[in-house]
Amino acid sequence: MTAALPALCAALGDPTRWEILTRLGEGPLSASALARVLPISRQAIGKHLEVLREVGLVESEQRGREVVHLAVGARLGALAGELDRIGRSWETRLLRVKEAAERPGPHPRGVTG
Amino acid sequence: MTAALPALCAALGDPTRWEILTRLGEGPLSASALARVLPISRQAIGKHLEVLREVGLVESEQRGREVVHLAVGARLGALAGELDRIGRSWETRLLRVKEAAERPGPHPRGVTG
DNA sequence: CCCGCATGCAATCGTTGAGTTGCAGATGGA
DNA sequence: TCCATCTGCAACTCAACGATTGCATGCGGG
Repeated sequence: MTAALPALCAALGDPTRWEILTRLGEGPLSASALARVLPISRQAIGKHLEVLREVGLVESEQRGREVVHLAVGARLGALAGELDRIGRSWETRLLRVKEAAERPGPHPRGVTG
Repeated sequence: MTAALPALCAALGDPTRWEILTRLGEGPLSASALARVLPISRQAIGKHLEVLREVGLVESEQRGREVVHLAVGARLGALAGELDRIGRSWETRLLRVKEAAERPGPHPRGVTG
């Protein structure tokens, strides 16, 4: 789950997929229905949906003849939690650095050499 | 800021950039220092750093002869907040759908046709 | 002063990814 | 039954991206 961070972000890195996700966040839609609204072909949308489904951001359900797709908020929430945790750890490290910089003491000049 | 969501996620969508960010989260490093640790060339790292700097995930500082880079946790935290908000909105919509599905009433059969 | 190291820019290469078209199968409704 | 529509798979094009090499520059230290 944690290891899938780059894949999850990559899936969210495409503007068209955000467009799709936004529509699927308002309500369940089929690939054909999305193709009627978006300026790209149904096949292209199908590929995007496959990417989104593989990372768990979209779930699909057979509904009669057609397949409707749905945006999954839980996965996005989990991602948000991970990113927040990581961001906080970076900030903590920043605090340590600032603290060391402002504390009087020997200059770290040439430490790496 | 909100409009830069796909760009921000795209920057986080590459495993190598996560590798770089992880190192820069532990402490400030120069491009050459990163190149000594990572299995790719300094130039490749430079390009990644440029991408990360453009979306605000990394800040750079001239330190004598070299330029050290630093991971910025605040930007990641802001992104996390956005994603969490969006995810929650999707879940809310889901609740509405379930509610409607479990409430007795006229079948929505053929509504879209 | 001169050497070494760190940086920046440019050209190139292979791969991945987004998007398209075409076609065949399956299914629901008139 | 017949038709319209929705789906899935395959092949193809084109641009973007990750990564490389090569070269020129600039600054610090011995």
